Amino acid sequence: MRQGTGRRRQHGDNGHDEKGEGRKAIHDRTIPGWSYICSPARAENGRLRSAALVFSLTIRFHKGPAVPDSETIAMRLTRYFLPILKEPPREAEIVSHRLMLRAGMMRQEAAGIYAFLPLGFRVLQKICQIVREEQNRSGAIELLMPTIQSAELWRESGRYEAYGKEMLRIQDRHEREMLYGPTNEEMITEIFRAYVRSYKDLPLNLYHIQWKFRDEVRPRFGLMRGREFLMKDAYSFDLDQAGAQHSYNKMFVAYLRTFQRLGLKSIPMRAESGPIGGNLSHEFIILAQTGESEVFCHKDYLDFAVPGANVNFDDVAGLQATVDQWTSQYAATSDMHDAAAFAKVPADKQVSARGIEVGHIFYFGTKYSAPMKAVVATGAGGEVPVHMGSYGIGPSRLVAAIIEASHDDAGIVWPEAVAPFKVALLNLKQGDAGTDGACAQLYKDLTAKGVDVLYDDRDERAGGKFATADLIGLPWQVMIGPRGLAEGKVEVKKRADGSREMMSPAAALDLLSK
RNA sequence: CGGGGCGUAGCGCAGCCCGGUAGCGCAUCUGCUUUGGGAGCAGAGGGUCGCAGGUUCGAAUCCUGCCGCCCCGACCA
Repeated sequence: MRQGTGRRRQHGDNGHDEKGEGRKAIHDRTIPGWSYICSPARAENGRLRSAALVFSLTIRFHKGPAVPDSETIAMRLTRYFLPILKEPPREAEIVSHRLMLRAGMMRQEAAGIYAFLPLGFRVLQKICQIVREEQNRSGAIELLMPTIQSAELWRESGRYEAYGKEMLRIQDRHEREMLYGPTNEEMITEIFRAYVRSYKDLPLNLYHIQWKFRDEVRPRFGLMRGREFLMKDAYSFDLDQAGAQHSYNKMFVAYLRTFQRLGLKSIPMRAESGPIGGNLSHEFIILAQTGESEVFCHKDYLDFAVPGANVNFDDVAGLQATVDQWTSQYAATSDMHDAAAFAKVPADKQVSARGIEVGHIFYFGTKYSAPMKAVVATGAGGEVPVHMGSYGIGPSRLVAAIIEASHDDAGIVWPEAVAPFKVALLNLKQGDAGTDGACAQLYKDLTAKGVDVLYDDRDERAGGKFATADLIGLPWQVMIGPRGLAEGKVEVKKRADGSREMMSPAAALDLLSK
């Protein structure tokens, strides 16, 4: 995994070798949360006995700001690990759960606990990367906190007793009370107070992408409502409420951008206000026919503009204007629904649909900073507890949510931004010199252009390859068979609308490498 | 946590009521024929029937206990 050039040569076909400079990218490759890779250094000193490291994990940090996803992955299906199922296991009820199992994306290991198989993992990585880029763009700073926390920390905020059975409580060998973190407000507050003393260090927004555990009474719907789930949680620190409002607005805008980039239409909906009151709490809902809850909103939300990549996050008035627009009309989930208020929306503007919560942001003032004494010196002398907010996005849930929002009878229809591969290359007559040669050439050419391509080189009939390609939902399918090749053409199909076109391999290469 | 249901081959299921040492489809392996929307024929491998007790000459089947999983509800990212 490190520098073994000999080893890399063996894997010559996965495309890493095609590009010399790809090596560094792989090395620094961001892996959401962490990677289970035991580094030589770790193995040698071997004395790390921290309870959090019982699995000999090495945590590799991702360096610096957004890493463009430039790593090209090409793969031959015969060498990949893609356990497709014709029939989904009986327990899978909702469409995303069924499709994820059928497409070999994940496997259930216990109730509400899943392993991500390679295809699913790639989607999760892509989602995390987009989330990360937009967090960074807004000025938030990534760190990584542990999954295991001490009960002591939670006693300070009073939540150890208050949290209830959803919190997984565990004991280490010294019978110290620990817990598997369901969230990290206490820990981030502890980190903040340890180092930050002055208003001059504010504002500050720290986030991480880490696994959480909530011992739901009844986990269900596959990844949508698992017990273990990956979460991006950001925490903002400001001197006062006005500052906190701006921090909130930054995240609000970052969320609009994040979900748009993921290929989703998201609508911020008023959520239950925090202990401070006001209206600084929103759930971000994406619309999906099979969504978990009923939502009601004004039709204009579907056409509001999402700020571009050049949005100025330091423009206080500008961000406020954006947030004002995006909160100007009626939008509520069923539990916050006010039928009378909704009735005032013009009939032709009323949208009632189903949705899935994929993000939640809120301001909670000094709820943790006051009891935990996270205070800073003000410019006027004296100290005040900082005003905080927290902002969550569930990348693992998003994998399922995107499928709920984007699928058809044949399978998944991935938005291009999160697709595990961009192109499925189907050799319709494996073993035929003509198709084999044409496929090999296009495979090589696409890889050289940096296009993620999954080459179905199995000795399967064409029908089986079509079905598999539709199921796993890659945005583009290139079908190469003797029929088209007789005229020097290949067929390119767009998964999203099923449209297909015969074209020369050169034209296909051009189209797909744009 | 209340209510319901299910654990038999990798997946989907039958067999259980009425006890006699396990079967079907798909998948997998071999061979031949096929080859543009999940092919056909022939053959093969694979299961301590969730676990533990009990009843019986004999238990997948009957009884008891436990474990796991799913669905509805309450709850939540």
